[in-house]
Amino acid sequence: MSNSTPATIEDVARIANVSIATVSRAIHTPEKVANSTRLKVNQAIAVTGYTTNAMARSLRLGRSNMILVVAPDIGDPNFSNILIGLENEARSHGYGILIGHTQNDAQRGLEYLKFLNSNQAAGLILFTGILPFGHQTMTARLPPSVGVFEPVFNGGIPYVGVDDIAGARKAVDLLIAEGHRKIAFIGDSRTRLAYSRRRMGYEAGLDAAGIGHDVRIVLDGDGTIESGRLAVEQLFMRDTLPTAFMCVNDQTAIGVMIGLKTRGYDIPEDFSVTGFDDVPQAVFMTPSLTTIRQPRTAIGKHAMALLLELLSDGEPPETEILLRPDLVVRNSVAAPARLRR
Amino acid sequence: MSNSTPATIEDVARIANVSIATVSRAIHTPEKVANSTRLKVNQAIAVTGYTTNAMARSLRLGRSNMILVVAPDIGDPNFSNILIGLENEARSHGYGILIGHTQNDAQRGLEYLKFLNSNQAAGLILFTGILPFGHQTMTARLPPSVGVFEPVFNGGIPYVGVDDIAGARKAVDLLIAEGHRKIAFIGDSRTRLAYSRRRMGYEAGLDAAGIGHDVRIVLDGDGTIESGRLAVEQLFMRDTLPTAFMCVNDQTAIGVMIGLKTRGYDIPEDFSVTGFDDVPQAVFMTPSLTTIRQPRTAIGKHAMALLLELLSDGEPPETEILLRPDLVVRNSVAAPARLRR
DNA sequence: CCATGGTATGTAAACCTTTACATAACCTGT
DNA sequence: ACAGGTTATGTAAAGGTTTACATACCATGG
Repeated sequence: MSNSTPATIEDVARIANVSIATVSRAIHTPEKVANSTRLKVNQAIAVTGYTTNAMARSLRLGRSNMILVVAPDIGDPNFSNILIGLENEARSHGYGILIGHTQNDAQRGLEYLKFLNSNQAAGLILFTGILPFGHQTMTARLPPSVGVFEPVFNGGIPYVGVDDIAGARKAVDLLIAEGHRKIAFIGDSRTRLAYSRRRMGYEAGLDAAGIGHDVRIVLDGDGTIESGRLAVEQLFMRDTLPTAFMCVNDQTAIGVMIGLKTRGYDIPEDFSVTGFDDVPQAVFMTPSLTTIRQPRTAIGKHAMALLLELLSDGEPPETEILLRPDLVVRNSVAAPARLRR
Repeated sequence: MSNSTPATIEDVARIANVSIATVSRAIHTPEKVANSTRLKVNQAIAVTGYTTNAMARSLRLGRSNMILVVAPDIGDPNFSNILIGLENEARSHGYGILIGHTQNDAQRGLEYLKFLNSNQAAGLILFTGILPFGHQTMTARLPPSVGVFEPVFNGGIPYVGVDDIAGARKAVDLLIAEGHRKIAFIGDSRTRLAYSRRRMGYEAGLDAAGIGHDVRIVLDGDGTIESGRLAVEQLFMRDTLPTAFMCVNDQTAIGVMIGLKTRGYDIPEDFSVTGFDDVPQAVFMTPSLTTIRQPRTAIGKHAMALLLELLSDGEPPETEILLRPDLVVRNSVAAPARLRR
């Protein structure tokens, strides 16, 4: 039963009194084997506790049953739920997931490239907006890949994420409906596709309401708490204050709220703030943060499904899958002060 | 250069004009090969871009270079930072990490057991307090394993985590120093070793201060937000109110704070609250939560180092590594109301 | 100059699968 | 009764590596 070395296909074959080929077929293409034989084999498998050796199988097949997931930062609060979606979907198709994080270090990226080259992963899920393989990115021969959470810059890689434009539009529409006209956009970025799309949604909303764009209240940022805090400082120093802060993500919004509170202002009495992502702590902020929810588990699920499709078909059925973002109304938005008088 | 199929050891051997055995040796035991030869081989490797096929290597060696990390819930805010520590340490020793989550589903656990049996992982890191393999747990032949974050119940598995007793002691000592005498302990559990250890720290602190134990203010819980909220309700219904709530973890503390706020109380004016873990949102609560910090990255690093040691030596050098917990003082603790009058 | 031993390399088996090809048995229709 | 086809099974090669064992060479000491 529980021998020291695991049973091989040969053990099963001997007990079932068939050849190893038949055992292999009974497992992977059962319809090609007689009922009676299949029964014998199954019994032998039960007796021996046989599990096929994944190494040998992968070696023979020339591809592994692992998917590599590369993220710049595993600690990102958005990461874990997407990971759950990825994992569930992968597992139910017999794949396992392997995780790697780069910390935006090209050296680290190269290690993963080696990893891929040594056939250890059949596919790649990228959390990073750019390929993390440094200067070798261009020449790299990548396995089927899917970007997730953030579109991948250097083209060709299918992407599954939220509809950033539509999401941003919902946020800005809410602010406009509350009566805001001077709405700042915090966290613009030329290098992060998701962020520039959110800005597009912001501007579309402004346009639809006939509000002119004011570039003085569009501030750059990198999506960190610190960048949000900094933006507030800049706005106060330049004395170009909006009545509402629409932030490119929740982290930025948190930074903005901290900056505002530090200066003694009340949210949403004095200023309204919106985020994007709905990270776990959004609900615990004071006030709780009105934001756009990313359907994270669904994103993971769809991305993995798409990747697995690529692995079998070879042809990408669609290049972008955009999921519907939901507006989550909490307590960080109110009418601007002047309207409440 | 960038051919369609990856270079094999044979390609390298041909170009370097040596046998494949020599190539293998040049890579893994360079001291056994002449300088001149090693040079030739290295050049050939550079030319071909060869990477050793991990599948073939693992098959031959009979063990993989992957470590399986099993957690009940990847979404746990404690998870990601430990994961970072694990990943860094593993990577730097040529191992990759594979993640799996069980959602406390025995079926799922069994799949991972199969996984281990098929030789896909050389070692196991367990985030769960109990072996997640259902009734097969007893007979299961596990690879070298290390428990992390929470001691593993059914013995024999080394554990790396924070010193729960010492940590809890720091929290209770703080409360006592502030003048509290009626300190509730929320989240006691017979099935979670970490939690019962925290209770031991709590009681030790009480003892040291000469305060009697009052079991009416020790409440069970499972570490969820909901369990914290529920505990508050119970206490109010039974009318056995403490002046401070010492919670078994931050999630519970969050629940307690919600429960208290819902009833209109102010923290820390009316009641003090402490947590344990220092999850990311602890700092964003209102008031920010005084808690005990888990050195998460360090835990991950030590756990993986220990596991790798097991893999090479075979003998566990120590059965528990307890890291020093730090008290993080924020704003959820104050002197009890009666003292402030 | 030879025996001895050390060092560097090569040969070939083994790790466990999957699958193309070969074989054998059986059935069908004439 | 037999050609031809279908179905079930077996044989053996291949996938890329590591390593025990064999071999060849060279140096050393007598």
